[in-house]
Amino acid sequence: MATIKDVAKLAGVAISTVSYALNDSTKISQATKIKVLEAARQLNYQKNGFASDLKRTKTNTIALILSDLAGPFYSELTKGVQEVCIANGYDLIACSSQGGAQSTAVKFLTEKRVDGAIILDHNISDDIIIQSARKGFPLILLDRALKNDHVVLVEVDNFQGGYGATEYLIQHGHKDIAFISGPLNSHDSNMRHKGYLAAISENHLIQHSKWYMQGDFTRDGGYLATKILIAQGNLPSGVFYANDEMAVGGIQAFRENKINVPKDVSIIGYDDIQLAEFTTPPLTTVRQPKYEAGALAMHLILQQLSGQIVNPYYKLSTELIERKSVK
Amino acid sequence: MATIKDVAKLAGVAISTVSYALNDSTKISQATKIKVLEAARQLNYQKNGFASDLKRTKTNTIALILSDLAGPFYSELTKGVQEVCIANGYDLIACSSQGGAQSTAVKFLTEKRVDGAIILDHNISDDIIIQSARKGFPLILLDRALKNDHVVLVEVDNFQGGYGATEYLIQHGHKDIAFISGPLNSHDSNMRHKGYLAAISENHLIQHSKWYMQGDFTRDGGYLATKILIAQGNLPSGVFYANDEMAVGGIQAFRENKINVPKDVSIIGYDDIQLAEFTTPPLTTVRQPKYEAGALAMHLILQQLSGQIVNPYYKLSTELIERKSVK
DNA sequence: CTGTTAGCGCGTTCAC
DNA sequence: GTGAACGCGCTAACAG
Repeated sequence: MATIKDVAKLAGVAISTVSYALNDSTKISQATKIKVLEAARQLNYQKNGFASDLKRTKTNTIALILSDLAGPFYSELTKGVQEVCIANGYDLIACSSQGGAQSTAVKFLTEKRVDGAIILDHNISDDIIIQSARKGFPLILLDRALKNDHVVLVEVDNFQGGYGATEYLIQHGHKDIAFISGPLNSHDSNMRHKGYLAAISENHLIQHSKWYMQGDFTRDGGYLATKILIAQGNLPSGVFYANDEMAVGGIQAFRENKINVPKDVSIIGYDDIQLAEFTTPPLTTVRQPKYEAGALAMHLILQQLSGQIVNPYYKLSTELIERKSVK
Repeated sequence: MATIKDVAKLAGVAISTVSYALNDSTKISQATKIKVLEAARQLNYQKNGFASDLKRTKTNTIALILSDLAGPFYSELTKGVQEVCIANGYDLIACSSQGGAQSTAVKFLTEKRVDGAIILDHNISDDIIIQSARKGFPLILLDRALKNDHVVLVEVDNFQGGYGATEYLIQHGHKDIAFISGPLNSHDSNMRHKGYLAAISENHLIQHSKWYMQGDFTRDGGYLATKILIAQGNLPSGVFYANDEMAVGGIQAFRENKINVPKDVSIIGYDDIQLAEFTTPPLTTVRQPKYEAGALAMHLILQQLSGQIVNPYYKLSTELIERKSVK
């Protein structure tokens, strides 16, 4: 593979001249430029990006770290990040934490391979984050609580979202409301649950333990939890699923048991995934401002890269999307 | 930011000793190792990944290049790529071509920033690909035709898919079948169309030009094309949409015009997106083996990286998913 | 067996 | 337009 050296030799000029010519510097005469470009083309020269990054000590790229590249869930968020990123001339790469401590994500965080990172990923341990956080390396954490001087938190107000969803059910006359949680270690799910509990208690309703089911944010998990709920007998009149995927599974479980949604039981989800609009009945849910979160995160990185000080904490509000799954 | 030099100074040893210690070489005594590690920890030392990549002239990472990181469409494919990648100890990063010639994707392709790449992205021009293709740099092109010695093609058989979909409609008694295409420059859409035409002509049906509509692979495009189809009067009895997104838009258009699917008109899509199962009626469609394509692509890269010669061309078959949108 | 010196890899940039 | 230092870590060869 040809290097800048080969090009210089072929063009009969110094290495630095080639570098200037390729970067279109004004220091170089038109004639030399052409000569160099021609030599580069002949040799099919391609520069080594690392070498220049190394020299410049900046990469001009931002990493977006997700639990799983394959998840369609992050689409909106990614869009927000991506648009701001491109508009500002930065490169964006997405990588996943699949693979544990050897994962690509960790490598990018700890090895100075990017200028900044946005993390929405609970597989990345606090330790790794703390270890990576440093001055001059903007690190934005989405939906996660962690106190560190070099880290900025952007959170969607899951408490408010959970509270709002529950309140909505209560306003529609529901008194017995079940909650299907996400994984136990999910900060998001826990906050939604707290919001739920707050709404329950402020309205002087009682929280039966049998109306708390643990799910795992998957469709199957929601299906299973709902089956158990049904098997317990004595249905609640409303169910709040900590995310839409589980609600979709729940709808299926109810249908299989000839329980009509929303006539027999009202349900509400969380996330407003694309599917929510198409379930039968269409799912009432809580929309998270994902695009906004992504765009905000990226803006915060850019601001920090340009030397500004930003607040360490941002909270975004959710919005209730009324459809047909609540009576 | 601390470099290896600082660590050496603090630990009171040579730079190379630090390097050996950090890479856990046997050349170094346990005591020195501990001393070095301790110094590294104190300084919060983090190595510069580029510097080592530069030296090793390999990055151990593979790029997956997509038109748009935000598209949920590629989820399955990504999964296939990702799993194989991780299982083999390679890193995977995803990047998008948004941003044209300055895009991250182009940068990764041309600047030796990765050891190999998988491209499913028609925004990347043939020129760029040809320019990037080189010996020792495995480049897999998905759903794209391009003849080049250093490039491997993996294609889903869109002709067969289009043929099969049309044949299916014909077998169900449909004679007047419309085709809603994707963007004109889409290789996929064109091949599906060719399959459609072949099925039509082999069954001695006639192809009316008014039953060819141009769409753009979006839901809105499908909606619009369908509205026009309806406005023309004299509906076809079957419609083959070149992708599911458009079919979803089509269903909506039919519903708004009180045309019942599948009673009044049968429709069939292409892709088997997650949504297809949830439309009303559930959409009959052609499933592409996306996971398999991704896994295959990644395998081909690994094989090439280990020095094997692989075939330059692979074709995967589609599968028809019967649901309820065809009578 | 431990640790050091020296040079590499490749492009950038400053002083001349 | 050029020479040479530089950025940072890796590693072969060599000295202690």
